[in-house]
Amino acid sequence: MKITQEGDYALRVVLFFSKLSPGEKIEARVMSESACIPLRFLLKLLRKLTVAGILRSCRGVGGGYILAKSPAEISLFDVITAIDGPINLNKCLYDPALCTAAHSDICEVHRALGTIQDRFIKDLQSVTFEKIIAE
Amino acid sequence: MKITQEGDYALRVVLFFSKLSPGEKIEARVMSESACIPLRFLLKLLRKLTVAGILRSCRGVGGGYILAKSPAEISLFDVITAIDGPINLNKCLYDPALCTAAHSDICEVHRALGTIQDRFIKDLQSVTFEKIIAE
DNA sequence: TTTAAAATACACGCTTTGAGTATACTTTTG
DNA sequence: CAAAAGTATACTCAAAGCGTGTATTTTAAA
Repeated sequence: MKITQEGDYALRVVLFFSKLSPGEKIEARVMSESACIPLRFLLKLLRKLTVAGILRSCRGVGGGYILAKSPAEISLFDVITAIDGPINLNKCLYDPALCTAAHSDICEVHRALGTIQDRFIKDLQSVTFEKIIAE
Repeated sequence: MKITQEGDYALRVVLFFSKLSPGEKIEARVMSESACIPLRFLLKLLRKLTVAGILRSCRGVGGGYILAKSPAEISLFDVITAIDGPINLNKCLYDPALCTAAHSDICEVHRALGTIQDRFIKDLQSVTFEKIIAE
């Protein structure tokens, strides 16, 4: 029940970008050194953030990454799911068939978990990087 | 970011006990068959619930397990942490030294996560098995 | 007092996931 | 064209998740 190391790195990365002047471009190498994240590992992570539409990448000489949105439009939820995939407290919540197909009426518990999960997700969505850097 | 299979089994187990008449005793073998949980695995899991004070075990012939508390006193939180250990969205939240010792001011993010985690835990604590079986 | 049914302890094996590394390739500016 | 960036793919290593096996201890009942 925790965020992965990669997810934690990603939060650090997006926080870093959020503090730059809007539109400022940074190369992975620089990011790697200033945030203490292994370069190779960072590159894969940046790719995920790019695919998720959080960053934009520029290839070639003088390339790098810039924020694709304003910090106000990026939430903790966006970053975490971009890296670690969708949040599902248990399998049943992501595919109810797994539960009903299975012998038991455990779904009473899963329903309760679902409610809690919904609130958890909303909480993560409510915290944007704009709010975080404003504190 | 999910509950383990073992944790899910445990929820099923406690739900099962909660539906019995108070003080009713069940052997692991019976539990294993009716809930479709591998016996060997179940035994370890039951041990954890016993150590956590959720179940009481009786050894020897005619032994088995009974609830150590009423369903009203057992929450989703109790069961999940008994099996999967404490909930910590990231390492920093369980040992702040890990974060401050580390080069970055990422803790702004971690503070936000901490708030969300607190609410998440409260939510899990608020759902007792009495409530679940009442629905 | 022996026997059998239960829980307990400990240790092993397999598979998946997390974390990070290596190599080769493509794009783009100068 | 050369060099500096990002991209793609595949690999290694360690830890965790999930489950199994064997031997031991406790205890009710015959």
